[in-house]
Amino acid sequence: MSKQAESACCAGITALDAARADDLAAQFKALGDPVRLRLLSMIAARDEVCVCELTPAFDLSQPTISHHLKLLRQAALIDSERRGTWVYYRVVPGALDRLAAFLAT
Amino acid sequence: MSKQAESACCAGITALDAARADDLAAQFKALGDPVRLRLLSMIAARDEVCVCELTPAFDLSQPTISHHLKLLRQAALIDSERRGTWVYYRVVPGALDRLAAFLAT
DNA sequence: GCCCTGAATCGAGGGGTGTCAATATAGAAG
DNA sequence: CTTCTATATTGACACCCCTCGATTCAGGGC
Repeated sequence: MSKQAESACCAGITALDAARADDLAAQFKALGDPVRLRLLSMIAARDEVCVCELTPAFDLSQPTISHHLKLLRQAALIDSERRGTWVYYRVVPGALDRLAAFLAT
Repeated sequence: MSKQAESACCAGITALDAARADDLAAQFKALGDPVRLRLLSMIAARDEVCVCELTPAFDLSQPTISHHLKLLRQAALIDSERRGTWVYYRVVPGALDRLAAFLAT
């Protein structure tokens, strides 16, 4: 949607509009780190996981884990809930399936 | 697999080993950019796409598009073949399905 | 109230990333 | 061989990201 380019030859190729690409890319970007992938995997393995179980599973500082969880949360991949002293994380329902559906196209 | 952490409570949570996480994260990282996502989408929409069709579809310089294609290639998501003056790109068979399968777990 | 623990935020440092203009390379055509 | 076109590479710049130590915030228990 920019230049003189879409001259018949590639009119139909633009399968993904820029807005949706921004949206999806932001979520894939959140998955683009080994630590976050493992965190997500650990959370997805259960209904709910306490941060106190996630943090000691890595050789990283507590603030670093908290930072990665924040990025996953901002990407709308996980959600958190505080209960007393502890905070529990869970996967946002359907979030991963939406990405999987895009890749399977 | 690091600390004193896996004390019964979270022994089974480590669903993803570090090596495989590195592998998958590298591919998701390549998807974590709107331009690359659109490039991949355009390539996946056909069996084969010439660079000369991809470059003019963006408001970006030719070297920038070439750079993004290189990153997608290094992530083993796409493959290229030169035929005469032109270079054609195609999606590596099964690459996207592998990622989709992980997300659908 | 005070302290203790779990988790988030702040600020800084080192490395990585997206973009460009300029240049180099590959192949075809004259 | 020379020239032209299509891609790739290089070098530079601004910006972003991962990590840490230090600090702050939230709740529970004394």
